[in-house]
Amino acid sequence: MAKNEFICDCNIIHENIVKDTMNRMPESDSFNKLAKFFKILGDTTRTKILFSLDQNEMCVCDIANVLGMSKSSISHQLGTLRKSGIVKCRKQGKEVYYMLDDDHIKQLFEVGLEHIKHKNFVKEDFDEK
Amino acid sequence: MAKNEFICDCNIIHENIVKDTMNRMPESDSFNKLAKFFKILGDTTRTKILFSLDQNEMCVCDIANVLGMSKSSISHQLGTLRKSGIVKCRKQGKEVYYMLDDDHIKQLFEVGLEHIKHKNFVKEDFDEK
DNA sequence: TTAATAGTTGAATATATATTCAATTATATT
DNA sequence: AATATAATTGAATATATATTCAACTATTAA
Repeated sequence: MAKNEFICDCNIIHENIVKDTMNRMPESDSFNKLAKFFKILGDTTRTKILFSLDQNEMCVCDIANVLGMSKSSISHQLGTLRKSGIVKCRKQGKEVYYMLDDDHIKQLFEVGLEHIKHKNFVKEDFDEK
Repeated sequence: MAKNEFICDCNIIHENIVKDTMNRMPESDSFNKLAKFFKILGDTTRTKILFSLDQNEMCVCDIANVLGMSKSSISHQLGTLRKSGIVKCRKQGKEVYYMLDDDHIKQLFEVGLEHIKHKNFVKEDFDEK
């Protein structure tokens, strides 16, 4: 295989590994969805909302008070979580009650927290800002 | 508890739930770290890199070719992944070989893909752009 | 020691997105 | 019907960040 078939300016050293890995790669769509899902979990406000809803179903006002944030902000985030199938809601009178709609959330939090526990020593400037 | 102790303009309906949840909330630092970790996984390029490294350790050039992206872009992302303790590397001659440095990645991918599988029906405009 | 190559890095740009604000909708109460 | 409340929504703003580009470092080979 000629050097120029590849995208970058390197002399390929591991042609077989590159080819095999390319063949095994799922279609981009899978990665897009997976990344989108993790991105949803990748926000402090949303992780707090999910932790809260793992304790009890709550109305928007409750969550806003637990987190000390505006109803509008919480509502926007709940919309995001709902559209991605992570929470669901039911309306009762004027209030809207939200609850978890994904069995995997607790599991993901546990694994995520395990990662943090094991990586708690400072990796260079990771914890700095 | 008076209405004004709470942050938002609602009349609190579930005072006990709000108080209990507040008491159970871990410190913000935990949520920051957890969200930061998930955010790292929440990018298509990085999920592709991690999938690739789950197959084989690879040098920067290999990964760039697998993904069809520039070395610079990949190197930036590898730096991000390394600082967050998700990948590690070893240098051999001119090349730098990267490999996974987190036992949880495969597990997280599996759970993430389960979520996607179950939520594959379109949730309103989630899949639109 | 000179040239070539693999990789890194900082700055710039373009894009995405979290929160705020103001306006609006839906429901309940008087 | 009129008012109050819970929640949603769209636009605006501010911030974060992915990729590109150009310059640079480290290592190998000539």
